[in-house]
Amino acid sequence: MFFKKKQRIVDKVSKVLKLPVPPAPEGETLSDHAFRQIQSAIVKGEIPPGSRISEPELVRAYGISRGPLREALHRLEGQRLLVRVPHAGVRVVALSRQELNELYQIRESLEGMACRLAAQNMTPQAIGELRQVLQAHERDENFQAGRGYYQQEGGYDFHYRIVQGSGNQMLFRLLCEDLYQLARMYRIQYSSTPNRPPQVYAEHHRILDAIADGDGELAQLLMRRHIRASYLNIEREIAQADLQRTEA
Amino acid sequence: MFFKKKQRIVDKVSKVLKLPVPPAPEGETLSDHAFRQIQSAIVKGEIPPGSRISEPELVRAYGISRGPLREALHRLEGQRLLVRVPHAGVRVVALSRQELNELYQIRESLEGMACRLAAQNMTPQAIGELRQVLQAHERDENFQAGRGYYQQEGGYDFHYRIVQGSGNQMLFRLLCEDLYQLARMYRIQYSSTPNRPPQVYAEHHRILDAIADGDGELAQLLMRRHIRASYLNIEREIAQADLQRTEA
DNA sequence: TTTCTTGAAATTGTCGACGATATTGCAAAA
DNA sequence: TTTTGCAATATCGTCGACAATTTCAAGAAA
Repeated sequence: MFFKKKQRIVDKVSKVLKLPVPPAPEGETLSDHAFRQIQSAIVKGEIPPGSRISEPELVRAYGISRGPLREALHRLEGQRLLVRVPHAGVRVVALSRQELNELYQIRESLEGMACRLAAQNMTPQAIGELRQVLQAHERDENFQAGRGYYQQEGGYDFHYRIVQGSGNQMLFRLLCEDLYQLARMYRIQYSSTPNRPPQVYAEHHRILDAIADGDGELAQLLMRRHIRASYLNIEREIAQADLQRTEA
Repeated sequence: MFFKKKQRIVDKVSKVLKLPVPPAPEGETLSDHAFRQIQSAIVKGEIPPGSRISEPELVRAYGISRGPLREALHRLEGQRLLVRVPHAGVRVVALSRQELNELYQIRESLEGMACRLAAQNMTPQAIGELRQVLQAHERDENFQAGRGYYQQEGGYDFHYRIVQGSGNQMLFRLLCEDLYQLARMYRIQYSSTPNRPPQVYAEHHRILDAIADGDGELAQLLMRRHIRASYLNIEREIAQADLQRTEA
């Protein structure tokens, strides 16, 4: 409502960045808006990992000035989604296979703990709701086809719910707001058919059973195996993709 | 070297913030410099938790303009050391006792894993060096007196070394560059005599023994107990301080 | 042809100024 | 005396311009 907004060349850049139209913020700071938009674009792979971020280009894309944009960029840098080289620009983090492994090791440990805590902290009602979420997933053809799994923001995600049920707020922020984004980046970057639909449902149900029984130790063990299996699945796909790439 | 630096009222504010003299950056971005300075000030408790950060004041204190300062502030916000309310300013995170508990739960899990990994990844040489670090600590009168424990930046810290020895780079960044800072904030905020010197040395040595033996499971167990004991110690001190405060 | 030098263009870092919002202090009414 | 309304002030969000550095390409030298 203030400051003449110049959306002059937006169409041109939306072609470059495939950002259909950055919707207008409302009551939100321009810096905050840019932060969320760019974060989303990075996580979804619209801005490829390792690529250089051009300030002028984003300025044109979002129709804001460099001030708020740079603030958003610095915030992303603090979240380790961007890496900055002084006087040389910022790049999207490039994730190596080694780091993917490290990330899943961390998830294994942390989500295992989350499960153990959830088993002693989740209310019967929360458990019931989560079971319904699982069943809804199984009926959803998007999930059956494997697509649309990552698009969903947390809340309808099994892992989100578990971590939330642990009652550890700091753990929730750490996992769901920081680490998951990296994991999603990876999955979207590497695997087209994310994760073996049929099997995961069974694993999810077994984990939830253990939680419902109040058996924290078992829930923790099952979750760790579940994440490990998920990692092996992705690792296998990556290896396969690498192989095809070197053949060609 | 460029831009007329105005250190006009620095003395006045250095009295306010107890920042003796922010040393001059060299080859470093003003934004980066401010970022590190403020981060350090927050972690060391020079800027009290929960307190409001005044942009104009910091501008005067560091003699820079609001541009780079705000960038630094946003970066800190990305690291969750600051919380921003739009149009109302930023505040230093206020840490509740509940969050302290949560933080130590996370450390227990993560550092336990670090120990397990360190037991299978640390070289005999690295183990030898760490043992020497421990012995140096025991001879240092600063450590004996309990003071100076947090002042040290990583590298001479037992936990740092262990995490480093785990070989998991992402875990290192997560623990040593993010979570430890929160923990340090707490310790400095609450406890004057940090942690029970005599006992910790014994615990550290036992953990290192287990690592040297390649017994990852034992190392993990001992580390978890060690961190738990550390938490209980701090929690006890806080409760005591709270009691005295309510009495007065 | 290849490599080194150099200078121009593009990009990043920094600043001061202005409009918008929140906070504070003061006066008036209950 | 306490509370409510309003104006003045301090502070935040945003922008455009300038300085400094890096990058890239063209030309000269080997």
